[in-house]
Amino acid sequence: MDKQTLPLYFELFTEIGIIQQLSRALLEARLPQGFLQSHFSVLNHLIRVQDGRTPLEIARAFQVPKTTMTHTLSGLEKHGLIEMRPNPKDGRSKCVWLTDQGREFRQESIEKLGLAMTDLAEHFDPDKISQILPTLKELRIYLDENRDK
Amino acid sequence: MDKQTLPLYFELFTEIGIIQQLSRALLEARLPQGFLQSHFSVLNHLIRVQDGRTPLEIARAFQVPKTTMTHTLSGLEKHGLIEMRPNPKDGRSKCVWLTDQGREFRQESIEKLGLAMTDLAEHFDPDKISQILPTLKELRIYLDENRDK
DNA sequence: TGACGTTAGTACGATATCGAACTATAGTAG
DNA sequence: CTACTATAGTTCGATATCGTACTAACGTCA
Repeated sequence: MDKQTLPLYFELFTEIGIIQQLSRALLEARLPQGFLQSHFSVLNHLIRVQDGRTPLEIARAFQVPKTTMTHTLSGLEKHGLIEMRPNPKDGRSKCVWLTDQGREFRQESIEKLGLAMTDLAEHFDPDKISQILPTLKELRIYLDENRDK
Repeated sequence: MDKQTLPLYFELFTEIGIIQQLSRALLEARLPQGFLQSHFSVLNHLIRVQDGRTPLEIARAFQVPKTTMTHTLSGLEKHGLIEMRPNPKDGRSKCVWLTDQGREFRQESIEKLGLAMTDLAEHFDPDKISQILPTLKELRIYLDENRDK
């Protein structure tokens, strides 16, 4: 393997870490006090993939420990943005449903973010994003599948 | 703006968040007990850009709040991996220097990571990484420069 | 159907993260 | 030199994150 290869991956993960920080800050500055990226992300995820998912499914989708997801979901539930109901197919499990309030909250958040995102889209060519997304997805899938090696 | 554009950015940030989680877990599973990605990243950064940096410079490099960096650095100092000395050019400030132990720790960490990274490099084409890195850097720079808008 | 390993979710404790407020030093304008 | 403002770093409190250990339900195999 080329000597330049290893630093390449370190550099990649460094850049990704920084972008994560920046996008998190960008998002949270536009959410109401007390709401975090994790809350928004979960709501958004439930819209995209349909609600009724189990906490574990959601935790896996974001690759966070299930205890972290328990905490995030309890915050959303406390604010009335989701409802947890028993899973009819599995007595150990629950299903997470969006409330109307949750849908509204997500919609409003998106609109607030829209301003920032539109600005981003105007100054940073969306085609470039389209070009890198497949590789990022592929990488995410590879890392996920080989997590325990 | 095309209706597909906004979701594109959300998707990007979602993927980046997941990859961040996965790479963090990958790294921390290979560090000694009690050491985190943040510790390794700072050591690695000081090697790359030369040590003697101020805490604030380091915080900016990773885009984390300075209070977070204070905490991370105090952990590294407690373990004898860095030394904080007064900044001769500014009485308010300090400079962060790697100790021999810190350099060793970083070297050993890299070697332990080498196995996992080599595996990654063999199964995930480094050329693809090279292709997306410039865009990621550009995005990072844009987000950084427009942070407060 | 009962024993056993597995899985979903939670409780708990440790600690990482971060915003707000504070201290000390710099820089600057008069 | 004397305000005044800005900046570097820390302290402190709130809370997010996560690993460990636990409970309850599941699935399977005999």
